[in-house]
Amino acid sequence: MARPCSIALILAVPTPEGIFHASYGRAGLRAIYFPGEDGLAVVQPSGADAPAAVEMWHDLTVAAVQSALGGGGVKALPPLDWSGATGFQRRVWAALLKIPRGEVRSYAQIARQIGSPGAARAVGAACGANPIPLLVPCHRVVAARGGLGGFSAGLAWKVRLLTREGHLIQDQRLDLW
DNA sequence: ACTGGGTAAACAG
DNA sequence: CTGTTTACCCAGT
Repeated sequence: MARPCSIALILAVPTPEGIFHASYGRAGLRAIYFPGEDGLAVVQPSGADAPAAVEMWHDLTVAAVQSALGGGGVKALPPLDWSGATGFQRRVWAALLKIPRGEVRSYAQIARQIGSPGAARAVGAACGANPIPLLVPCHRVVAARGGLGGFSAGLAWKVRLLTREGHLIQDQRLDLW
């Protein structure tokens, strides 16, 4: 499913790991794009062009992304624009935000937590639809039996992030890399 | 280790 | 509405 790429303000997020991009809607941060994702018409307005609110949000986003990449805790997030998401997706993503740095949950645990035991698979689908990976930490959700699950920006990123947060990962698929 | 059925949700038609 | 697809789970071989 394509991520929303309609009318939005897109600003660059420079990091030591490459240039991410952040997309903003009226209500706040709408999506994060990882380095190298194609198909983006990147608009980098001069400072004066961006509304003041977006400038403030973007400052928070940049700080949060850089901190998250360093394995540190994320202190503050800009408001998140989840318009267009289903109720189920919002419940899943809200649950992800409660996972402390350095901990992981299984898809089934998240399902139970939001009151839909047995919806583990649907939780996986909601994670895949998460437009704000890294800050809405879907990389902290793994399969119950030691598997990795997936990651929209690529499993290599998931492994890097988890390793940085102190987890040792083993997954058969990694041998292929 | 492998298999099969169960499961909830989103989506196309 | 039905059929298809999912970043899953668990109890059986």
